[in-house]
Amino acid sequence: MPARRTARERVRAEITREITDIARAQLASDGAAALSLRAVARDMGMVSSGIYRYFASRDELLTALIIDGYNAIGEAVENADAACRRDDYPGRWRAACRAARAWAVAHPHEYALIYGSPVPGYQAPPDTIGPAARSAAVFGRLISDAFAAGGLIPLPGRSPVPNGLAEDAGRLRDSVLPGVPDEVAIGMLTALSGVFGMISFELFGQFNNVVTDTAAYYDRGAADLARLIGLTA
Amino acid sequence: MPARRTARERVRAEITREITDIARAQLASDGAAALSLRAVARDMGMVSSGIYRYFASRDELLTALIIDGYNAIGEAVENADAACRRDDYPGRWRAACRAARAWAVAHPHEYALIYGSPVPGYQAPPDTIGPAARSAAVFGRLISDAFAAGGLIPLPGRSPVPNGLAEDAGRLRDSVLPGVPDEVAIGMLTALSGVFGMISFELFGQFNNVVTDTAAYYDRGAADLARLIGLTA
DNA sequence: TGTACATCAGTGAACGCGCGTTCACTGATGTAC
DNA sequence: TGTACATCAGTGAACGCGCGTTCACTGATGTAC
Repeated sequence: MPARRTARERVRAEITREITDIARAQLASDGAAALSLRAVARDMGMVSSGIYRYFASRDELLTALIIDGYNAIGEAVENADAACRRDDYPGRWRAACRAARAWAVAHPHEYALIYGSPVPGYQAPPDTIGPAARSAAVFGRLISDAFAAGGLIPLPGRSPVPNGLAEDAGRLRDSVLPGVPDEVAIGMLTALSGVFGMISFELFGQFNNVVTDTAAYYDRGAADLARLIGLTA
Repeated sequence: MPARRTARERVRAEITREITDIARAQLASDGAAALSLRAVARDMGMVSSGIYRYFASRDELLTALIIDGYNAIGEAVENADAACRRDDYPGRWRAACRAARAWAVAHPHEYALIYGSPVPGYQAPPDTIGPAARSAAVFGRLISDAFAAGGLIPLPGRSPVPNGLAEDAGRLRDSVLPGVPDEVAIGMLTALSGVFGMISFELFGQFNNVVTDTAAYYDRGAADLARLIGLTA
């Protein structure tokens, strides 16, 4: 039982990565539905059954890609946020939103895989839950920071959050939005739905013939959505 | 050249409808990617090549389903709006939003077909543009009505819409939002992105383990989004 | 350090499947005179 | 009203394709003594 990784283990890790890289490239060019183990094997210069030494099934490979996708967009959003002055909350919001869109535009099929319609017949395993929350966590942290610093101005005349949602708000507070009141927690869900809704509308063609300068529109929309939770540029 | 439809024509229309019905049922149970002409033919009790008397290709059948889907959700939203008092703008907004979600929840795969990731290899023909705008037109009309009646209270302190978006706002005014100012037109895009973003998040699993009472949350989110365009319940 | 055995990666053939689409055909329905 | 011809719906066989997965195998790499 060697503490040091054997040569075999290193090679194995490398080939596993090569398989996911090739799979990601195929995903990028043809979409998730067209992703096939045989095609990946072909590109690897390997016989199709060989892939089964590394992934037990097509679904397992798909899961790896989904996790990678969540991590990639999560990391992009984290980096964008980290590059801002800590107390520039509107700036952090804008940067995080832009990073999410930029990643999605650069990787449309990966975005579709994680935020689009579920792949038919595929059931996401629990391993995907953690990475899935990664980008949301960044938005949550910056809003919590803003709230703690008094940087959120509540919209006037809003009714209190209905009882049925208080529990959900509490869970959000415990996970990604420490310290914020219910209406901020629930408003955050809507703001994020809006952000990803705009990205999906752009990528999935709903804005065709409607919005020309999508980047400019997106900035505007992201700023408007931030107002829902009291964050004003 | 008979003005009256011949028996053949009537039968043809009926069988065409039967084909799309069966296709829609398969779509509902397995998703768009799994939709196959052969399976449809099997369910029709027809040999697979027979379908080609009615649809020139799988894509053409898919197009028919897409158009039907847009029309179905559009009609649902129209009916919901029509059932409200004309001057109850927040009520019309709420009803339209609820109708959109209700339809989506009842027809998740059809919703995914039209608002989810595009089907790989499928290029939507121009015939889908009209029906695609149908539900948006309802939202647009009610917001225009509200504006005309002075029912929209602009959010305070919002910067003017940037120049690059004025043209898009103008096109929106000409098509579905007669008479409203730029920021209402652009805000409408964001509100709608948010509405469909919430629906997509719910249906595509992003709210799993996050929101429990999704109907209650959706109402709240829809109301919050309405504020973006100055519509307050 | 050297040998015997166990582990593991990759091969090649095969199974069984379903798909979209084409094509020549037959029989029934419609049209023109 | 009746006949000759044209149109059309549905058949059945076939083409060519790619897929996921299994299995017995070989040779190379690692492990234990």
